[in-house]
Amino acid sequence: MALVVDLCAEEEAADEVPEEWVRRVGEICPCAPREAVLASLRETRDVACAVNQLLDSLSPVPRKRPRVETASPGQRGQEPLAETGAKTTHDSPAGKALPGWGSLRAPTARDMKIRRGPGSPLQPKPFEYLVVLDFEWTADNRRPVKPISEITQFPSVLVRLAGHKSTVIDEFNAYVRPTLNPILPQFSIDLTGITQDTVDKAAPLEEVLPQYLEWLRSHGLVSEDGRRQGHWAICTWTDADIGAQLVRELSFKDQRLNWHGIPCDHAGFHEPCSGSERKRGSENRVGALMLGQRMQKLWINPWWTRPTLARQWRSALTLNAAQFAHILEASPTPTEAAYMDDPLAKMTVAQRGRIFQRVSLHALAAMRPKSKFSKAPAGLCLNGQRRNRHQSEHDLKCDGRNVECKGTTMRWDTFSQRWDAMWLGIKFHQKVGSIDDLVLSLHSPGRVDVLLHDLTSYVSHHGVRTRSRGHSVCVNAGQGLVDPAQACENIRRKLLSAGASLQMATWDTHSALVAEFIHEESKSEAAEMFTICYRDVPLSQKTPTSRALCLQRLAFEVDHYLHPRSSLQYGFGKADLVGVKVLMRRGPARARADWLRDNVRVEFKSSKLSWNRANSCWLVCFAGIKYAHASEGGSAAYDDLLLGIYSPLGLHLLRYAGNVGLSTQGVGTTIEGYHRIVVQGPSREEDIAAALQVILGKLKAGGCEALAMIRW
DNA sequence: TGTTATCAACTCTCACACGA
DNA sequence: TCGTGTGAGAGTTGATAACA
Repeated sequence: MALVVDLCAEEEAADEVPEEWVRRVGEICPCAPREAVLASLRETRDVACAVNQLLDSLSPVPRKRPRVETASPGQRGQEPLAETGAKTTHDSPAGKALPGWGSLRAPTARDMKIRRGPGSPLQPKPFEYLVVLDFEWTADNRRPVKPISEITQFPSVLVRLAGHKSTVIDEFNAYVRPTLNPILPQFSIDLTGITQDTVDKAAPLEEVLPQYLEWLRSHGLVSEDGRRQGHWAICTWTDADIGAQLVRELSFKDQRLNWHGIPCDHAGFHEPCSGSERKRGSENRVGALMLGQRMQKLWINPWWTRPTLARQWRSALTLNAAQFAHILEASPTPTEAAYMDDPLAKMTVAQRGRIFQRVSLHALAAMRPKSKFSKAPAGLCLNGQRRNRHQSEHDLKCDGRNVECKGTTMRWDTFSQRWDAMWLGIKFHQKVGSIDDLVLSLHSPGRVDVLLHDLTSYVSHHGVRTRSRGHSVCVNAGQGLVDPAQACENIRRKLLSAGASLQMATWDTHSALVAEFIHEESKSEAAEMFTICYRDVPLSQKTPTSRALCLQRLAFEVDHYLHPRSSLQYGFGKADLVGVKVLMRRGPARARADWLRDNVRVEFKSSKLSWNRANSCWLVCFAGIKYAHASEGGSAAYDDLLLGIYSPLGLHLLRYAGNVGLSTQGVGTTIEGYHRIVVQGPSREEDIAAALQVILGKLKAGGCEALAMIRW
C-alpha cells in the first residue's frame, strides 16, 4: 500500500523529517519501531524530491526549489505520476518495498486533513493579491501565423483579494509592436480591436517586459533582486497566455524573463468563461474582480494547478473540498440520525441483506426445528449461462417449499413525514417456482423483527420494474408518529393484523447472534478494504443512494463553475407523466436528465472505487445508464454524460465519450434499457492511487475528458 | 493468465396519485 | 387529511463466461 507524498518546497528543504509525519505514521502503524519509521520517511521524502525534480523538468515554467536530491536514472523516463504525486512502495527506485511499511494502507481522510485540512499549516493560504493577466496576440483565420504569433497587448489588473470586497488596485497596459510580422492581419484587428497604428507606435516586447517588472516592483510585489514578495500569483484565463504564447515567443526570440520567485506558479484557469466573457474581462475591471473572487472562493492552489503535476489532469480544475462544505457537511437526515448507534446500519446494503437472510433462516429453523433446509438451485441466466449462487430465484428450500427472504430498514419519509418500510423486488408470480413462504426482516433502530408474510397483505406494484424485478410490500407507520420504536410497532401490528402473517422472532441489533453475523461480514476482503481505505473520508458514512445524491450536487456545482455563462436547470423533464396503472409527474428526483445546461441534457453517474475480490482489483461501475435504448427512440436519454469517481483521494469528474467499458446489464437492459460502464484497475494492484491512475488512463484513452477533481 | 463483458441479486431514496 | 399504493430514480456486490 502507499502513503501519499506531496511535499511543499519548505518540506523538501528541511533536513529532518517533520515530527508530524512520524506521529501520523505511528498512529497508522503503531507496531513499527520509531527508527524504522524515520528511515522509511527519509527514503520516501527523497523519492518524492526526485519526483518533484522530474516534474520540474517537464514544466515549461521553472519552479524554485530549495533542495532537490538526485533522481535515479530510471525515473527520468517514467510516465507522470498520479495527480496526487502518490508513490507506492514498490515504485521505489530500488524496486523493493520500503522497510517498516508492510501494514500501511492508502491515506485516510485524517492523513489528508493533516496535509490539507482547514487550519493546517500545509493548507494553502488564500492569496492576498492576484495579478490578472490577459495577452492579446496576432492571429489569422486564413492561415497559421508563421513563424509564431506575437503578443500585441500586455495588460494586467492588480486585485486585492477580500472576498466580495475585493478591489482593483491598479492596472498596467502596454501595447507591443510585433517584429516578426509587423503588419497585423485584418482578422487580428477585428478580433482584438488593436489597430496597426497602435502597434506601430508601441515598443517591442523586450522593452515592455522590464516596464512590466517595474510595475510589479512599484507595488511591492517583487523585490529589487527580482524575487516575489508577499503571497500573490499571476492569474490567467487559460494556460495559453503564459504556458503557450509567452513561453513560445520568448523561446523563439531567445529572450529571458526571470520568472523565478515571481509569478512562476501562475494559476491557469481552465475554460472558466466564454470567449466573449474573457474579452470583456480583459477590457474592464469587473472581469478581473470576478475571476479574482472566484479563485479565492475556490482556494485555487498554484501547486495543485501546476501543469506538470499530472499530465492527465493538467487542464482540469482542482478544487478543495472545503469549498463544498455546505454539501459535504450537511446535517444527517432523520433516518441517519435515528440509526447513528445501530451497528447494522453501518454495514453496506449487500452485507445487510445477507445478514437479513441469515437472521431469517435462524428464525425459520427455530420455528420449524424438524424441517430440512437446503440452498435453492441457482438456475440459468437469460443468456443461458449458470447463475451465481446469490442469483438463485429463491433463497432457501424448506421441505421442498420455496422460501424467499427479504429485508428492509425502516426509514423516515420526509415528503410524507412518517416512517415506513418497503420490501422490494419480490417475484410472487413466476411461471416456475413461485414463492411459497416469504420471510420479511424489519430493521428498526436497535432491533430486527422477522415475520412470515401471508403473500397478500400490502402487496403493490413496483412500476416498470415489476416485470423484471417483481412486486413490493409497502407499509407505513402513520403520519405524525415520530418515535421510531412506536413506528416499528405500528408497522408490525399492521402486518400481523392482516391475519395470516406471523411474528417469528425479534433480536436486538447488539445481541450476540446479530453481532456474530456482523463480525463475519466485516471479515470479507472488500469490507476490510472499505473500512481501512474509506475511514473518515467525506460521505463514506452515507448510504449509497444519499451519497450519490450528494455527489450529484457536487457535480452540478462544478459544472456551473465550468460553464458560468450557461443556464443550468436542475431536473430536466420533471413535469413529464409516467406510469401505467397511475399517471404521475416524474418530479425532480427522477427527471429524465439530471440537469439541463442551456439546451444540453446532462446526466451524471457516480461510482465508488471498490475492491473486487473476484478479480482482485479496484474497479468503478456506473450503473443504470440509459444508453440509446429503443424505448428512448434509439437515442441516449442525455447529450452529455458526466462520470464521477468517488475514492479516498477525492472526486474525479470526467465527461464520458466513446464506449470504453460500456456493457449491458442483463434483464435491466432487455426490459428497462439500462447499460453500465465498468472499468477495472490492474489485477492485484492494491494501491489506490496506482489503480486509480490506470482507471483514469483507460477512460482518457477511450476518449473521456478530465474536467475537475475535488480533493478531500 | 489477465482482462473484459455480462448477469442478477441486494437495498435505499424521493415523489406523487388517488380514494375514503 | 390521511392511508395506501405506485413509480422510478439510485449505487453495491459477487460471480461466471468469453476473450486476448
